[in-house]
Amino acid sequence: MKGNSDFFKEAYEVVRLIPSGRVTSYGAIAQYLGITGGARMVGWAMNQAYGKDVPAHRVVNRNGLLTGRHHFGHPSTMQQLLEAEGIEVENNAVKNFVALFWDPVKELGL
DNA sequence: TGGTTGACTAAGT
DNA sequence: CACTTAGCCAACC
Repeated sequence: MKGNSDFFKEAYEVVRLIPSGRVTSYGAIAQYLGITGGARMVGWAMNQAYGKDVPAHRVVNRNGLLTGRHHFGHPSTMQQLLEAEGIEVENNAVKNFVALFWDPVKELGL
């Protein structure tokens, strides 16, 4: 069996499930998928998610920083998308990140 | 086939 | 506080 990279597909599904006005981290998604420490793979998945129905702008790093903003066509696109959903962003970081954090493991249940 | 890279994270220097 | 090392694993050249 080739074992298709279901990881990518599941990552997209999880990101789609992120409620508007909420954010999550690469590590949280990785952990939900069962690859704790493989947060980089989530980032790679998001790279492929660009242009799809995946709100990758709701995924930030563990520090709440918009590390992937340069992959949205323009460095400010990600911030604008977040602000459009009611998320306050300053200095390339999500304000009140802890409160807005949406953990799939906790919300969806593991 | 194998080394490098990467939208990460944590810990060490 | 800035940089390095180390772990993680798939994609790329």
